[in-house]
Amino acid sequence: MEVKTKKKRYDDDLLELTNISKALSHPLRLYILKRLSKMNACCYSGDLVDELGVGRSTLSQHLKELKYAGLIQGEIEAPYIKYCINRENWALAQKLYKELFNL
Amino acid sequence: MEVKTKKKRYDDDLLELTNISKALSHPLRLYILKRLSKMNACCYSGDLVDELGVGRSTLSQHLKELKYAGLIQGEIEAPYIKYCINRENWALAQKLYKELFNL
DNA sequence: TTTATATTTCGCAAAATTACGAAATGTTTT
DNA sequence: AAAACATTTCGTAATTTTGCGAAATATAAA
Repeated sequence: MEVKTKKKRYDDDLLELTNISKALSHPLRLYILKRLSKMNACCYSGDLVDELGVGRSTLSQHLKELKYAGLIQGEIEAPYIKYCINRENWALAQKLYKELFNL
Repeated sequence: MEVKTKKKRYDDDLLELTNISKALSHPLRLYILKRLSKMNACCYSGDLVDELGVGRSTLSQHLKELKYAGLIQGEIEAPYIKYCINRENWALAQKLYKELFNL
């Protein structure tokens, strides 16, 4: 009798790296990360709207995804929200890519 | 009068890195890449079907995407096709992530 | 040359991603 | 308190991704 093979279970590091990669897989999000990852850089949502020429709600959605992936964090600086890299998780991402590429 | 701001044009390196990241953003594809990136490792489609418990056509689709992204290459070794890392483009990916993380 | 094997392509349906305007939320300024 | 400003949430439509069985392609073995 044919045995329907069971689906592979992936380990946590691999799943984490797929999530991070998904976060990096849109030009707008990657642009933001590159911009913020520079030494001590932060920015406001409004700045990026002008810089990128994208709808406010669209940008907000992408920022939310980056936040959800843990790569950035927002700090309220009323009436703005200041976004910066989440250094802890950025270092984790760095580690995972390093492992992938044997750096 | 309101000026509808122009959409940002992204540079080639950034777009290339988004494409590579997209290729890495699925557990099955990342698993394959991790497996193949080990020293001199190659594999056949059939091996992976058993190992991953996924439909043949599904796997084929993912291999196609990895090929399209330039990260792997297939060599005919009848009746099989032997898949390996495309070392040249793998090195490029490595370089781009290195730049992103200032490694 | 028929049969078996390895893989891909096709067609399709379900799910996820993307973009954006309108409306909502919350804060500051007047 | 009202008006102005920054940002997010909601609703929605278009597009892309994903998964898989059936059929097609191509080669090897009998």
